[in-house]
Formats: sequence, C-alpha cells, structure tokens
Amino acid sequence: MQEHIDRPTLILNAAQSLVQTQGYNAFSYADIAARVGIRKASIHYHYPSKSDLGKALIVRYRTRFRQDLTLIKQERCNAFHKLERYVGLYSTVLQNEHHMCLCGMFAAEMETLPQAMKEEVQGFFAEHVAWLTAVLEEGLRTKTVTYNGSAEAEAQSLLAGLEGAMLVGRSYATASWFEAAAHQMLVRLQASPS
Amino acid sequence: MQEHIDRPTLILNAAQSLVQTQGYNAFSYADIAARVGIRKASIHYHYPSKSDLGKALIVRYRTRFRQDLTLIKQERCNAFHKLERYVGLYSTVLQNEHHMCLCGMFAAEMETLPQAMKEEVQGFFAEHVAWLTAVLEEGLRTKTVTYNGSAEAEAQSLLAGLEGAMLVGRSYATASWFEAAAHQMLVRLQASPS
DNA sequence: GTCTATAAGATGATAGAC
DNA sequence: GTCTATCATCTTATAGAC
Repeated sequence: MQEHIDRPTLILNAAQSLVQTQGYNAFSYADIAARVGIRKASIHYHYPSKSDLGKALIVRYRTRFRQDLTLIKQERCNAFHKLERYVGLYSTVLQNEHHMCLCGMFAAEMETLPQAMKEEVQGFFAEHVAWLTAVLEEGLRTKTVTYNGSAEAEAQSLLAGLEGAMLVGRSYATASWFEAAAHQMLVRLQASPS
Repeated sequence: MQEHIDRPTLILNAAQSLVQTQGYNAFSYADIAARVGIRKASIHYHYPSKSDLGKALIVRYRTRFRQDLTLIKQERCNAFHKLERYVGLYSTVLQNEHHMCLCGMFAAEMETLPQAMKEEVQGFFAEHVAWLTAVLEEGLRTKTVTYNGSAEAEAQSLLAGLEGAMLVGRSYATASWFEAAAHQMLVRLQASPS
C-alpha cells in the first residue's frame, strides 16, 4: 500500500519538518539529504537555491491551509463550531512532532528571509485574518459567537493567541500548555444560549 | 554625558539586538564584532562559547523583566491597570526597532538550543504565568478584571496572545497590528463598573 | 536525475604575540 | 584584554561524469 512519492515532494516534506522544528536558518541541505537518503547536489537539481525551496514550502503550506479553510467554511455548522475546527487545525500541527506553524516560524526569522518569502508569509496571515473576520462576523449575526470591538481586531487577537500558544507551548514538553490556552480562547468566544 | 559602558555589556547589547531581530542561529560573532567595533577573538575572551553568550543574554533579560514585574506589582493601582502596564512592557520591546521578545525568539529556536538555555527560557515563561495568575486572581477579587475559567489558563492565554501578536505583528511593517490585537485582549479583560 | 568532486566563503573556536 | 593568524568544519552552490 506504500504510495510512490516523487522526489520533490519528499524533499519538501523533509524540509518542512526541519523548518517547523528548528527554523529556516538552522537546517542545511545536508540535513535534508540525510533524511531523504539522497545527495546534496540532487536537492539543488530540484530546488536550485535555498530560497527557491523556502518559497515552495510556503506556497504549498498556504495552498493546503486554504483548502482546509474552504472546507470548514462549507461545512453545515455554526460559526462557533467553525472556530473550534480552526483551532483544531493548529492543534493537529502541534501534535505532529511538536511542529510550530510553518509561517509562525518564518515570522520569527522574517528579517533574514528573501523578499519573495516575506511576501508569502504576510499573505498567509492576511488570508487567515480575513477568513477569521468573516466567520466572527457571521457568528455575531447568528448569535453563536460573542466578542466586543471589531471582528478584525478579534481575528487578529485570536490568530495571535494561537500562534503564541504554539510558540510558548512548544518550549515545554507538555502538550497541555497549548490546549489550556486555546480552550480558554474558545470558551471566551462562545455565546451563552439565551 | 556619555557613560562608560564596559565591553561585556556592549557585547551583550549587540547580541541581544541581533537575537531579537534575526534569531540565535542567524547571527555570528562576526556580526557582533562589526557592531561593537572589536575583533571576534575579543568576544571569545568574554564569552568563550556562543552558548555562554546565549545563557548570559537570557539571565540578564530575565533579571530586568523581573525588576519590571516587581515594580508593577508594588504600584498603587488596581489589577487591571497592572495588566495594562504589563502589556505596555511588550509594546515597548516591539517599538524598539521591531524587536521580538528575546525569549519568544528563543522559544521558536528551542530545539536547537543547548540545555542550559532551554531551562532559562522555560523559567522565563513559568515566571510570567505565575505573575499574571496572581494579578488575574487579585483582579477577580477586587472586581477590576473579568474572565471565566482558571486564572492560570487565562494567564497562559494572555501571555500566548502577547507573544503571538509580537510574532505576527513584526512580520508586517505596520506597528498597529500588535496594538490592535493587544488592545482587544485588554478590553476583554476589563470589568465593567457596576 | 543522481552522483562525485570541488569551489568560495562563513562559522565557532583556539594559540600565541603584544 | 585585544590583537593577528590559523584551524577544522560546515554552508550554499556549481561543474561535469554517468
């Protein structure tokens, strides 16, 4: 049942895992080569420079996340449940070998990244804030979500909370740190049934 | 009026700024040497290995932050205002050349750090959660702060929100990203006068 | 497409003169 | 304490054989 996975994908998989655990500046082509079982030169054939690889990493990550967001949006469930599902996406990332959000990690290293990568990272966050803002507005209308102030500010606050909870929670061995903080954010947003 | 600042301090200052903007793995002794105007070997005299330097960085950062927390705690103001002051500390760090929280940056790179540094980073966060938990409990008693659930979970959530708001906000050029998210967190915690 | 070989430069770190 | 000089190793990247 073992699927054939092409080289470029295997390289991206290894690279993504390395970025999410150690950061973009902390891994080398040698690390990927060791994990995939090929030579460094072969990686350069598929991704000539490290920034090409980095760019491809974010593009794929954004595409996958965009699909998840679209799926959640289409689900027949209320806005609060959509937020729960959204938080679940982050929980899943973290539970997978204590991975940090790829773009959260890139955000930390932002100043050292080539321009093409910076723009992708900014696009990721802008996209998520826009998605969250829409869901929060829907939640207010349908009275399944509660908050004060603008939906956009609340979206920024929630996104910040989740990225920060991954960041800090990852520095501890216990997985519960993230879960406690994230649960607190969700409960706060839940409208009490009237 | 120019004070004499000793070499070890000048080295720490340069190193701290480099970590807060680029990360621990992205700067080298050569970068510090260029900024301070000395040679690489001189840095090794004061801090033999990079991990010695890293450790000294966190110890100083924790000490300074601890002094700030003690000062805020002693102020004659209500618990909500203490939280405002706490948020102000992060705002100040970020406004200083878009610096990320030193320990937030280290948290991202956690897996690549030597054990001695890891423990310092964990200690930093544990200390802040403990301080926030106490203030949040006081706020609930004195009715200046409002939240549901345990004070500790709320403390984790706030700390995560602030670290995350710095992380994401820093990836944009605009300073307002952090301010909007942080303001949202504060307003949410403020008890309405009865 | 993948390999070996190699380049050119950066990295953390040390020895020893001053 | 700071310097020059040097080290071994690692880094991204390329040339060319297979």
